[in-house]
Amino acid sequence: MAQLKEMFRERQYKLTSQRQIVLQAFLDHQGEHLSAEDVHNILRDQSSEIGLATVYRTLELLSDLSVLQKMDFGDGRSRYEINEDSTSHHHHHLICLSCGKVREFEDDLLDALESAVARKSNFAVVDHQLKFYGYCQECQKKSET
Amino acid sequence: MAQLKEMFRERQYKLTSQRQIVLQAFLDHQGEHLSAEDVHNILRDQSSEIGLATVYRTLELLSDLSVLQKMDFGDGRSRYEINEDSTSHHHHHLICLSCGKVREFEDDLLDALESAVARKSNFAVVDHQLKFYGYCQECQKKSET
DNA sequence: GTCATTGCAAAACTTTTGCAGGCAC
DNA sequence: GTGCCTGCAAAAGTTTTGCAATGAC
Repeated sequence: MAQLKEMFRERQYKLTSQRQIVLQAFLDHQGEHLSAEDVHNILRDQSSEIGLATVYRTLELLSDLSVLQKMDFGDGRSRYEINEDSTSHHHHHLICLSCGKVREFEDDLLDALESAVARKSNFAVVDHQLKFYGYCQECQKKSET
Repeated sequence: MAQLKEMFRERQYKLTSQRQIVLQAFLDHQGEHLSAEDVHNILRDQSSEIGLATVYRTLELLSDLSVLQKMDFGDGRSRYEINEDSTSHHHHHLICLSCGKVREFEDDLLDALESAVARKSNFAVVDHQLKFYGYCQECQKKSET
């Protein structure tokens, strides 16, 4: 959060209370993948409601600053999570095709692949996103009946 | 296309002309990532316009049958491509953060990782999707100025 | 002939935008 | 005090849905 203040000062963005509480919502919900509406609801529940449009604008701003990462799990809305100070601390997502739950999977094995892409394609890789689709343990059990 | 007829007969879906020409549009545009509206436009341009709602319904059906794969490149609409008879013939996507163009990258190296995920997480992996974000060669040149 | 499927229009959602008022700096 | 930000409401865009008519089997 201190980093954020620094970052905002440098770029001359204003550090409004709305921007702070949006980020705080993500700090309070690590490991989740919040949509704009999720954030809006969280803030309302803690009596610090702000305009939904402001939530959207803040999410976009924080994504541009790489504080958040925008992602899509195919449920018709964008979701965001804190960008874990990127370099190499990467995790991937396991999306259950049956119940839709999203789990995380820690792994760093993709760095080699990133280099290969850069070399073979002349494409300057900045980041990647990897999703696995399948069936979680619970849903596997259920379908064994 | 013959496979499709077979598949439809088995599951007692009706093989309407609309469903055929939607699939044909994908066969005619391999390597592209068509949105519902793209398909609708393509069909209109060849004077075989069908209802947009039908396009959506057909895309969903073909995705459920794993004939198409639904994907998201962050431009606010879903895109689809033919599912290259999955097993191991996988390609990934290189998305340029500057111009938004999407290129493909051929690679099979993820099978090992899929197994690792399955083993470590008790998650039955069916498919995966990998996106690389970065800058394409053209945009790299442009920014060197 | 039956019943899934289509087309159209309306509805439902998510996200964006215009603008007057407010607040961080 | 200035100029960026917010909130509200309206607009824009994509996707879904209800229903009567149509067409595949």
